[in-house]
Amino acid sequence: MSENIESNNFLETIVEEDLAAGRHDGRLLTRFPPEPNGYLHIGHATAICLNFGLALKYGGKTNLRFDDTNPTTEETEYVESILHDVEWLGFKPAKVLYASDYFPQLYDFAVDLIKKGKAYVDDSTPDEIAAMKGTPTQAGTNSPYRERSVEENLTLFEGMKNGDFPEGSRVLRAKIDMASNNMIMRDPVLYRIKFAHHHRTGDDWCIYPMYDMAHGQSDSIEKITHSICTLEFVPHRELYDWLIDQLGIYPSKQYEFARRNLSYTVVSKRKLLRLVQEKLVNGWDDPRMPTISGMRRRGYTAEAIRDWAKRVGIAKRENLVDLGLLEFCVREHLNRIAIRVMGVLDPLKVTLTNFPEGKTEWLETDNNPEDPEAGTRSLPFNRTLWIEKDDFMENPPPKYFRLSPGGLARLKSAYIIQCDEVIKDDQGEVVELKCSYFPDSKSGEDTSGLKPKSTIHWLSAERAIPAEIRLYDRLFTVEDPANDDRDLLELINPESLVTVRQAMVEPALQETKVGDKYQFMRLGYFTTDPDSRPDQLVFNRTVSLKDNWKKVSSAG
RNA sequence: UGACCCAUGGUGUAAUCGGUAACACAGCAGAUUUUGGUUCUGUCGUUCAAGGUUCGAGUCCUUGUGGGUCAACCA
Repeated sequence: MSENIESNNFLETIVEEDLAAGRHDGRLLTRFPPEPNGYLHIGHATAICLNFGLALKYGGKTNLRFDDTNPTTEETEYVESILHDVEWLGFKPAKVLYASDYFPQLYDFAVDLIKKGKAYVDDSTPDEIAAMKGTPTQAGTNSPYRERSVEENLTLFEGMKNGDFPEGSRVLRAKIDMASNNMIMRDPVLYRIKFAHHHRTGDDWCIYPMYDMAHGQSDSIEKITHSICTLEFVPHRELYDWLIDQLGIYPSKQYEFARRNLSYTVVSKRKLLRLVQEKLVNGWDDPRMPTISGMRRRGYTAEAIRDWAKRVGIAKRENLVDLGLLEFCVREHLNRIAIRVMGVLDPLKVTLTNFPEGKTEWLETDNNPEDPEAGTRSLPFNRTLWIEKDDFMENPPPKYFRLSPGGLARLKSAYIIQCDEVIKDDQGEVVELKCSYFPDSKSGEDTSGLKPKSTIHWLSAERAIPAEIRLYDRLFTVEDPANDDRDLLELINPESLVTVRQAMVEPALQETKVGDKYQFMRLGYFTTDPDSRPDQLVFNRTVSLKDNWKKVSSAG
């Protein structure tokens, strides 16, 4: 056992107490209950990590249950993507279940409530029901249908099931208390009529249970011990417990946590949909999207996302987590696993005047200095090279370490060069550097005694291959776009995607596969995009490297 | 003019029975470095307010203040 004291979050404390007290027969069974009506996003990821993580920590299990009780919004396509995303995140559900499988049992539960005088069929219109609800500060009023007999309710409810009544004409409501301080308890609707095709049950049903009549009951049927949901369900807990109590079924318990908000992003389905529909991004898996598929395409790893969820922790207060922490987790993981390669975003030609024309020298370099197991590979070195335009300045400020006229720089894993001459075009743009290299300064066997202040990346101009590189940055310019009065459109970061079409990369990258992880040295972490083809490589910047120079130079 | 939930460094989260307020990220300073990356060292900075209980309060009590949630035949 390690001796670092891992502190518990409030849910872990509850679980430990329940386990110690022998509640639920010492079992722990959680569930992740997505509605299959959209793509999973970072918020779902935290809920997944929470539910599966809790079970993993205490020897319990987790069910994946699709909360598919609203046929008009749900589709099989979403089921598939959710299944894939959960698996990708690294979790295996004990069982994959569907609330719709419980429709017969849920119907029986409703009949039971009617028989107990705890539910009634209401013929009021939606508007009338809303009006009778009252307001948070004003009690509601009883429906004129509230005192129907059990027999009449039974007959009407069966008629609802049989399709005898038009959609929206009647609902089944719980008979609780129209004066309750908790609006949820003012005779909530339990069942509604919908002549809609369900993605799994087809046309078997024309009545569907509402969330409150389905969720807790599904938990109970599965004998879920800890049903964990977000804060907005706190007022529902009273109804959750009431229904389980009235029905006399397994006492699952609901606990609520504050969902984690990420700075510079939105997760509301409406806003995400708008980004896609108005083509502000290129689809649900655009690397700027906070969807799991987007983050995957961006190059974030499941391990980094899980690490992030763990570091952020869980509590019950409102929060806005700094995107920087997620980026830290991504960098930390990628630093361990990413192969170091060289790529040049903005090539500047360098000619080594004292290197033989037509000669290629092969130089060894580490694939990953953080991981000796990663091995080495060879880089071709020639008379003409590409370096990054940013790595040369004609009139450098004092703290600039890179190449300048007459100055030295080390080419990573190669030789030290000196800039002898600057060639410009008619506009005065620097287009080429004439340099000399020091043959006795080869990496690993340097006897030159020279001490250049910096090491820069480079490519053989003869062997480098072209590539498209997509530089991604945060999608929004403000920390909390969800709570900004301005239109979403005004908050979009115009530089959230900068496409570099004329980049060059080293020849080894010809063999790259979609999803491979790289560190382009001194530039950032990159991954191969699904759009990539052998004759047109495409790389996405996952996240840049920390950049101290940017700080120093902009500070002036 | 209701009920419920919440309040700890810049951010997020701990402090188990009431017993020295800490961890991570960010920031700052330095060391190392063939990536201005990584790594290492140091450092800055925290209990919403007022009362009360107590030898002792982030923790318990009271009253405020501030933020959030609730009036879908959505989940």
